[in-house]
Parts: sequence; structure tokens; C-alpha cells
Amino acid sequence: MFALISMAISKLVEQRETKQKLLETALNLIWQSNYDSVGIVQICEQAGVTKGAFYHYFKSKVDLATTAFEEHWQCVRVDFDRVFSSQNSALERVDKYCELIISMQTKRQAKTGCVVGCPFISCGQSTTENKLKNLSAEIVERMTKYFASLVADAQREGAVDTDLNPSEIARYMYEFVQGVLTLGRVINDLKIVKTDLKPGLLRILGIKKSSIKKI
Amino acid sequence: MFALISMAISKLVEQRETKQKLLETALNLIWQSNYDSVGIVQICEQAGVTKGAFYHYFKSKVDLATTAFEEHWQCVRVDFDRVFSSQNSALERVDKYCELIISMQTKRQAKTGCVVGCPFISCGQSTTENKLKNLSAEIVERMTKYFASLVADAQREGAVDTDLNPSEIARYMYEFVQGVLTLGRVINDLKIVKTDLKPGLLRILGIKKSSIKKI
DNA sequence: TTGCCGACATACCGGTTAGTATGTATTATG
DNA sequence: CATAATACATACTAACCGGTATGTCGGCAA
Repeated sequence: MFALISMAISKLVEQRETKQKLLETALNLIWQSNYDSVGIVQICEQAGVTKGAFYHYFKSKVDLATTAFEEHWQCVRVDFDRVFSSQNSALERVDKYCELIISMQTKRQAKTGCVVGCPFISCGQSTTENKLKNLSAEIVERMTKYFASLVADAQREGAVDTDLNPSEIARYMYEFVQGVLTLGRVINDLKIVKTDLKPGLLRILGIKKSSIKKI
Repeated sequence: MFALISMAISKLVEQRETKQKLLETALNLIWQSNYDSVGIVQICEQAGVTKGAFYHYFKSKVDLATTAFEEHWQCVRVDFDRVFSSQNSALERVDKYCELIISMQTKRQAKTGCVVGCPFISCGQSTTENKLKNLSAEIVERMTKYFASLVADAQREGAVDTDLNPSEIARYMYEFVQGVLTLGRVINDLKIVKTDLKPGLLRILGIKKSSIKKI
């Protein structure tokens, strides 16, 4: 009886793990290189499953990739919701966001041996699949919302001049973030991410000196 | 006699054109999509030559790509040398640089139908070929030099605070440029490039208001 | 016991890939 | 005039691609 139940459970776990392993492996491989140059068999081998298993769970390569990226977003947005929480002041958000990015990138570098940058942007701009491109564009919109409310709150807090359009500054900030991550990936060095991300963001945000002293 | 000479010349032109057409086509195709997903036969067909002609002039695909990108750099560096000339004030350089980028991107968009971004960066971060990656990293170094001297000159001109490290600000600026171009490519819209590039750069550069009035 | 179903595994398919081997026409040279 | 080199063109190969068709296996309900 107990044996039966535990077998059934382990079976369920295995099932979930097969699909999950596929998603995870696909994300990692595509993130490291790019969508077009990663093959299905390569993903399967790395995940330790066969092609049959792959096509049992996913109807195509782009199907796997999109769900992998969507799942990854659901995963990271938890972190973003936390650091961009209204509970944090604007400057705290910048601080925590930079910490988050750097810690994520450092972990990935430790795992893969190279600087990977943002998966959505680096992948979305280098694939021929429109589904992935659209997903990336969608992520850009979502991310700029975080920054827009950050800037608006910074203005309300009196840390930033109010004679500026918050969404403009927000765009500059996110554009800068992506630039730093992209160049970090190209020259394969986290140094510039670690040194430039925060001061660059603060410079764009343009915090008033008076507000620094206040905090 | 004249016929012979003109034939010889036209032959020479043809030869140069075959190789040149290959380089040009390769750059365009790879720039539009990415290195890994562009095939040699595709390049040859587009260039109107055969595979035999291709392997007569280049020993491999990556050989073609690297020489194409190096040639493209030699082409655009002429423009960069002009806009970043010491004859121009720092603000003029920013102005002309933004104009150059926007005009280049607009032309490419008209030709290809999509926003292509910076070829060196978008390609270098999405290929598995280390030769191309290294070339991209090299280009990054070359470009930041332009910005570093721009910032230093801006400080000497009194347009920017001197209590800042020029190379730091230069990095922020180039990182921002690449972010704007990358996002422009991802969302396939030149709008943000046109609206954000110049004000974003000026904000990072941090021109003193007094110097604006002076000019 | 039978029949079915989900969860894979294996073998295979047509098409495409980078790269090569060989053929040929034209031009330069001794 | 012969030979050699250049500038290609054509045909091919071995590997690999995404995708499919079919087979196998354990569990489960009737």
C-alpha cells in the first residue's frame, strides 16, 4: 500500500522533472549561446532525455523556448516585485535592483563560465523566430513599468526634479541597464556590470544632492 | 587595343566586385538576422555568385564574416573620426554622433525593413564563433576611446564638472547607446532611438546649464 | 483478462549545413 | 605556342537539422 503510493508519487515527480529538466536545460543552453544554434538533440542530451520525451511534452522547439522563457519570467518577476516594491524608497529600489542583477549574473557566470546578460533581450534580438522576438518586446514593456513607477516615486519623495517625464527617465534607465548587460556579455566580463550599473543608473535618475544628505 | 584594355579593366572590376559583393551581402544578411542562422549558400545566392566563387576568396564562413565586419569598421570609422574630431566641441560631437547613428539606422531600416542596431554588438553577443566575439570586444574598446576624449574635452571646455573620471562617464555613455540600439532592435522600432539617444546621452554627460546658455 | 492510455524510446525522414573535389574557361607568362 | 595560374562553376559528401512514425512498457479501469 505504502509502496504503491510512494511509487505513484515518485512517478509523478519524475514526470514533472522530465518536463522541468527540459525547460531548465533549454533556457540555460539558449541563454548561453542563442536560439538558432542550439539544437533539440543537444537539449535532450544535456537534459538526459530522448527526443521522444521532448516531443511528448512540447510540439516544437520554439514552443519549448517560449514556455521556458515565460516560466523564467514568472520566476524572476517575483524578485523584481520584491525589489521594486512600494515599500522601498526609490533609492532603495535602485540599490536592491543592482544587487539582484549582479547576484544573478554572478551565479550564472559561476555555473556557465561566461557572462550571459539578459536572456530575454540577448535572445530576442538574435533569433529569427518572431514568437521569441515578441516575447522579448513584451518583457521590455513590463520592465519599463517598474522603472517608471520608481522615477515617479522618486519625484514624490523629492529626490528627483519633478520637471521631467518619469517614463522618459525610466526608459533611459532600462536602456542603460541593457547596454551594460549587453557589453558585459560581449566582452565576457562582469567587471563593468559591477562598477557601472549602479552609478550609471543614479546618474541618469539624477538624484538631488540634498536628498542624499537627508538619507 | 583599347578594347583589350577596357576588357581587362572590366574584368578587374568584376573580380573586385565578386569579392566585394560577397562581403557586402554577408554583412547585410548577418546584421539583419545573426551569424549562426545565415548560411553560405544563402549569402552566395543573394550575392549572385556560386559556392565555388565563395571558397575561392574565403577559406571559411567565419573568415568571410570577420573580414566583412573589419571592412565595415574601416568604413564607419571614417564617419566616426569626422564626428568625434577635435575640431568639434563636445556638444557638437554628441549632436553629430546622434545624427549619424539615426541616419545610419534609418537607411538600414529602409533597406532591410527592420531595425538592425549595431552590427558588432548584436552579432558579437549572439554567435558561438569566438573570432567574431573578440572582434566585437575590440570594437567596444575603440568606441569608448571616442567617448572618453569627448568627456575629457567637455570638461576642458567647462561644459561638464571636472570632478568626474572621463572614462567612467564615457563607458556610461556608450553602454547607454548600445542599450538604446539593442532595445530598438528588439522592439523593432526606431522611435526610441530617435527620441532617447540624444537627451539620454546629454543627461549622462551632465552638461552644466551655464554652458548651454553660453552656446 | 482485456483493452486502453500516458510516458516515453528508437528508428527514420526529407531537407539543409559547411566544406571539398574536380572540371573548365580565361588570362598571364616563359 | 605551351604551360601555368587565376577565377570561377558544378557536383558531391558527411554530418546534422527539426520533426515524425512507430514501438514498448507499466499502470489502470472495466
